[in-house]
Amino acid sequence: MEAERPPASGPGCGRPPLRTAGRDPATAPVSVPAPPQGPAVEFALPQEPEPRAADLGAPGAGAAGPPTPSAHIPVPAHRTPPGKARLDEVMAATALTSLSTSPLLLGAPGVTFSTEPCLEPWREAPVQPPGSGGGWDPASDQSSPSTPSPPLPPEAAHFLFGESALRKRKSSLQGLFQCLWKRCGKVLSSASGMQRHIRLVHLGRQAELEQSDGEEDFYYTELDSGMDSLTDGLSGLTPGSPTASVPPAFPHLEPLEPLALPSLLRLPAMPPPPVLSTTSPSQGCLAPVRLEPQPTPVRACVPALPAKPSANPRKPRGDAKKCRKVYGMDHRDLWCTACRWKKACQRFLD
DNA sequence: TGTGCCGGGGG
DNA sequence: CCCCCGGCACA
Repeated sequence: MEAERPPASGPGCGRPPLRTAGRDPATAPVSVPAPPQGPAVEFALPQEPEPRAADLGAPGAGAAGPPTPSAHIPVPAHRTPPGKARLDEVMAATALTSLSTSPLLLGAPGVTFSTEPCLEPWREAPVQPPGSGGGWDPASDQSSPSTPSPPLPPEAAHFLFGESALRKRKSSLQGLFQCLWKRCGKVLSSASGMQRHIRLVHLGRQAELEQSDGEEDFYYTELDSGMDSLTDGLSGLTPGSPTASVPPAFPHLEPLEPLALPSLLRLPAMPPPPVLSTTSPSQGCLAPVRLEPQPTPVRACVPALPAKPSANPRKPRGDAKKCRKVYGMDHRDLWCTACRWKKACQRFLD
């Protein structure tokens, strides 16, 4: 700790990193230390929707964000770009396979954080000698050496998608399956039948009858076992509908889609605090695990956000550690801007 | 008493 | 806009 703030050949300006005048925005977060460190702090959290634009603009532009290569399928209406979903699932499947094979295979960087405190790898960083300039951890996460990890981190959320999708497929031995496509709602008794239905009718495929990439999974749900998750969410919104027949949910599918996005975006926001390791190492782990967002579009219909009508306008107060707690008063320059301005923290949102 | 952050003010 | 802070509701 005391190694922090190396000789810093730079200007021997005020030693306390506290509010570094804040005049030059370029170096504001950098404070005095090494140059690579500064940006690392902010960059370490790519998921964090720094510009609120991402927060609000996402729903609209989000879909158009990634230029889907083979985009031509009628799916675009949904928030999961076909191409991406496919890719992610493949990756997820791969990861899962390796996981199920050896749950202790923490070595895998990409998957690491989905198990255990996961912070281990992060905190390693401080080991870096002062020579490298960085005294503090923030820089570490970016340069984490032993991580040949593929571009996964942010995609973490999609992992779960793949997982639940797989799960579903597995358990899809009994019960009914309902198509979640906008105005379809078709119910079949076999998963394979449903997949075929979706593939043919909605996805417009046919040639690849055998190799189902699993994308169909996103568009149908199992009524029997999947019901719990369905009603679970629906109950929150539709207290009136007793049978809670799924169909009524479809019409809303479209209008609500955008709402679903934000809630999804928030997921990746949880694991971001890699730096957090410094303080509470035994927390981060639950984030990735308990997310388990249902891949089914229906889930999206139950953002539970609009459900809250009144109550006090004031937020119940997040229990997540905010910048202040994490970095401490004397690292104010490491706080997210919002925190510095005494606004709602946008780095560790809850 | 410490913390998160709304509402408002100055530049 | 950006930056800051008084003050309140929580914990």
